[in-house]
Amino acid sequence: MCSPYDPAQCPTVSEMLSRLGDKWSVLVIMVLRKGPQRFSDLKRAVVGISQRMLTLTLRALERDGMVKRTVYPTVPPRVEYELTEVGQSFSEPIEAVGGWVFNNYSKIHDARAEFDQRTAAERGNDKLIRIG
Amino acid sequence: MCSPYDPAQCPTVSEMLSRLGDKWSVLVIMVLRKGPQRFSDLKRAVVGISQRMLTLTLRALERDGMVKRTVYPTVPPRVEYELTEVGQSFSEPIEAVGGWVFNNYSKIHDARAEFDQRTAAERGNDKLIRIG
DNA sequence: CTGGATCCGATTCGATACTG
DNA sequence: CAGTATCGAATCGGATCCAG
Repeated sequence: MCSPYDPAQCPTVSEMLSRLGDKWSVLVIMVLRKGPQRFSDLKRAVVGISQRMLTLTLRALERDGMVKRTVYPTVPPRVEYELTEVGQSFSEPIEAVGGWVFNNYSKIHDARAEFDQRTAAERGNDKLIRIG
Repeated sequence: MCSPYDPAQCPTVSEMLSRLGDKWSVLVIMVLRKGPQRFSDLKRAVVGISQRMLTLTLRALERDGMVKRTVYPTVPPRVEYELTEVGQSFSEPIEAVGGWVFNNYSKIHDARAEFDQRTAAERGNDKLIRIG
């Protein structure tokens, strides 16, 4: 445990934060908030994820104790994933982040457009200077 | 704007969430919550970040309108980074995530240890079966 | 249906050297 | 001090094929 509270100074915390930012974990967790889901359901719900990445993401979340994997020995096999208690708990702050982005991404979009415009103009000036 | 609220279905929201998980953004934001910081301060505060990654991360955050960059034309140069209003706002849910991890990472650590133990045992059994 | 295994290009990232 | 430029190693990640 690092003390005082300073995530950027605490290797373990920073490592975990970075792992959670592996592009898919957050999305998978948010989908699992709706309830237990089968593998193929998740694949459909998380747009753009490949089978490989879904498998790897679920394994990592399972390893971290966020997700419980249940295999029903039927044929064809049926596997369900659900958030554990810890995963539920963690999903709440995650949901808050997702909600913020959802409510504010037009601001981000605008900021990007302006930034790109500005930097493009600067590059343009550079070019004029270089050529002239 | 995607509707209903379903980040995993909304390309823009999911893209932003994934970008925020680029390993360093969250940590930089949390450090900047303490107030304006110079480049070298940030480099020192975010343990393990390389100069290159700090530069890239700050550029991305600036582009997203999360961070304001101020250059003081002194010599040697002095550049300060601070959260914008939007960045401040965003940093609040981020802080919640960081706080959760900080308070719960022993659980994650334990879950990992158990998972690794279990899978190691399974691999061991597999090996026994294969050899025998 | 639920993955594991492999190939292989794309991307990331750290290290290093250099600049105003 | 605060970057930029470049390069090679490592990792990521999609596509594909195969199996229980």
